[in-house]
Amino acid sequence: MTNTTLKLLAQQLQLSISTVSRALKDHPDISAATKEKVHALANSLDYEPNAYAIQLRTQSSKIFGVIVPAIANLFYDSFIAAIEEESRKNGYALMILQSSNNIENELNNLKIFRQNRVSGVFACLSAHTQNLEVYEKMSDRDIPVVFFDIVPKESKYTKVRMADERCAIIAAENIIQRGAKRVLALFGDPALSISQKRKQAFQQFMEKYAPKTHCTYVHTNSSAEAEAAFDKHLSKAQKFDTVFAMTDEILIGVMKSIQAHNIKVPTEIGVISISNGFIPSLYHPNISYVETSGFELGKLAFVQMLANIKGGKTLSELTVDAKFVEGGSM
Amino acid sequence: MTNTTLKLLAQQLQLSISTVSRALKDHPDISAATKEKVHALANSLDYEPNAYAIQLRTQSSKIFGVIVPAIANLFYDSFIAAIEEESRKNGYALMILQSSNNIENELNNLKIFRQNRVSGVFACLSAHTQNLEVYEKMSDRDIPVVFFDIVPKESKYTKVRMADERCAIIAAENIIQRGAKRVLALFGDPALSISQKRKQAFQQFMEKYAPKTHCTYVHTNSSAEAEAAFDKHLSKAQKFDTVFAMTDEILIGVMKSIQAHNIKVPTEIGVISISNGFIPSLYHPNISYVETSGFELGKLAFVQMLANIKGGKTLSELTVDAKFVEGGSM
DNA sequence: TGCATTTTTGCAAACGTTTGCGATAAATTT
DNA sequence: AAATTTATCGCAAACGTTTGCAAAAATGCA
Repeated sequence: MTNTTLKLLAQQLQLSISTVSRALKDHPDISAATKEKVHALANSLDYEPNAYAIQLRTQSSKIFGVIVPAIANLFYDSFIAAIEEESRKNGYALMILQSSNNIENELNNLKIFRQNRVSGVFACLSAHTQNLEVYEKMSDRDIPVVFFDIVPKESKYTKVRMADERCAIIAAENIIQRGAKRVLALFGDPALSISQKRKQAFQQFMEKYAPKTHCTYVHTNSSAEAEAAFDKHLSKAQKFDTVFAMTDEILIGVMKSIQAHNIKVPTEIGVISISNGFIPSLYHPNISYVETSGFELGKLAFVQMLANIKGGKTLSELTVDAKFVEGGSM
Repeated sequence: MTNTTLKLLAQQLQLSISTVSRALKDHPDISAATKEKVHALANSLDYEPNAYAIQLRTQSSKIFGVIVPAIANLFYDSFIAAIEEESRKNGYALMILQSSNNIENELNNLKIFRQNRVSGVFACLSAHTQNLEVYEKMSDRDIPVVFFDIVPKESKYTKVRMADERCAIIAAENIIQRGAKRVLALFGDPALSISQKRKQAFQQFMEKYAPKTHCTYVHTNSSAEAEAAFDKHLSKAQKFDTVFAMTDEILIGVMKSIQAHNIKVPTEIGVISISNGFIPSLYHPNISYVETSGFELGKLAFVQMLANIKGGKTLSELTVDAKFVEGGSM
């Protein structure tokens, strides 16, 4: 079955294509009577404008590109959910591609975005991306890029991210308030700036406001590593009374060990993490955490994107604030 | 900066647009020398074909649409990850929209897909969609639809789903093998066919092969409900020795109660669920589960889609088989 | 050298829109 | 009644490709 086009409508109505086109979008030049007729036929024939023809003509696509390391991820999927929601409200659709933390994929994805002339892209750098040339290329094409979560350092880019330092500090505050004497603080891949920032902020804060508290810092790259690290420290003579997990992944490892050894939370050990809240809610008692909402970040990113499109360039780094969510683990 | 087009290349090379076009795609009509020159200039000028012009001309878009109830979901995100991966390999990109289980959204999303002339759509029905007219409209437009997970009943549609009955039966088998005497079986929303199928298959199997085993069947609509239901049954005189959770959501509720009451798994109670494996791996011991992989389902769906596009119509219902994954909870 | 082939290239239409501008008809003014 | 304005509408070009067909150039062969 052939799609109905403006031409078809025009023929059937004995009108010109331009008149039909204008009638359909309520152009003042067209009489009410004609509009009526056009709309009627368009409806009955199920006319639907060809987005490609429109984009070709207008040079604007109403599609945003999104690059994430992985869709199957508790943080990114809520981020995506947020911008999807906002996009739909604003008449945009989303094209989502995952980099799998692979630079080659990242390049390919950007290429697809360029070829589809997306109106903008939301990008989360893959873990070890150093060369930002490709993103420059987007700018050359006047395609705005809003970086999120894992963002470049240069200030010339538009970026939104979690308030990483704040998160770590809020966690530290609560740890101090608990009166912790010995804490085990677990962080992620030391190569990632997010790990560095959180660790540094945490450590500085602790040293300044609770110099007597004994802190041990460990970097781990996976749940399993975190579990092993926690296990190892468990067997030592000096027990920890508090554990801090920088990410969900780490928390998961820690909790497995805690369950395995049937350690009581919060009496035998206090637990606090940084999370969007889903994982902490799986345990009993719920784990107390500092909230970093992918959803909120998505909303913010979208605002930035729109500003970028409407008002030309808005270079800035926005962060979404964090708040402490009380579980029962402290 | 203006995008480089075929026309631009043609002008600079003193060639016709058609020659440039053909040269770029290695058409045998073009001499090697010309191809060389064209490619060289195209590279240096960073030529990238305009996908919209191509689609307009060729009437094929290289984009698939995907509708899921929610992206932020452990099952769907792995499904999406799978088709994204396959799509990229095959030169397709994905346009992902979420219905939020809202029929109006579902309609709007399909409209966007039609307007963008997607090459096909992967659709998961929103929970209470009854009217499939919209999907008929896609077929009228020769846009193949592959339904997944929550699929229509009619046999005329192409669909892939989990082997729901098999899943339930495998779970039942293992419960019997464990020598369970009293089991609490928790299922989801009774209005969903997936709940019905699993419950029915489970019940039939139990009654046939373990008539003496006492089974209690409960339907719950959320984690919290599942937790409450489990709590309630805990307080009764007759204790259960095995609990079966139909979904991750339910398992989460059950496990919270189990942790809260410090019940030992598997000695005091056996736990088994249907899942893609992520949630079961969060606990110690790992929960034994029947695997329903969104990833596998995605792969299968993609194969179906490709067959549909290439070879015309392939009406059929394919299911991805389930297998038991041993944790330590039985 | 002349003719038939083969190789290489260009012309032009088409895909479905949008939009500036001009044309026509109707309404208003003088 | 003529002149001017206003309300409607159509023409045609443009967006960047692809592709059937014709044209031109190069080659082969007798």
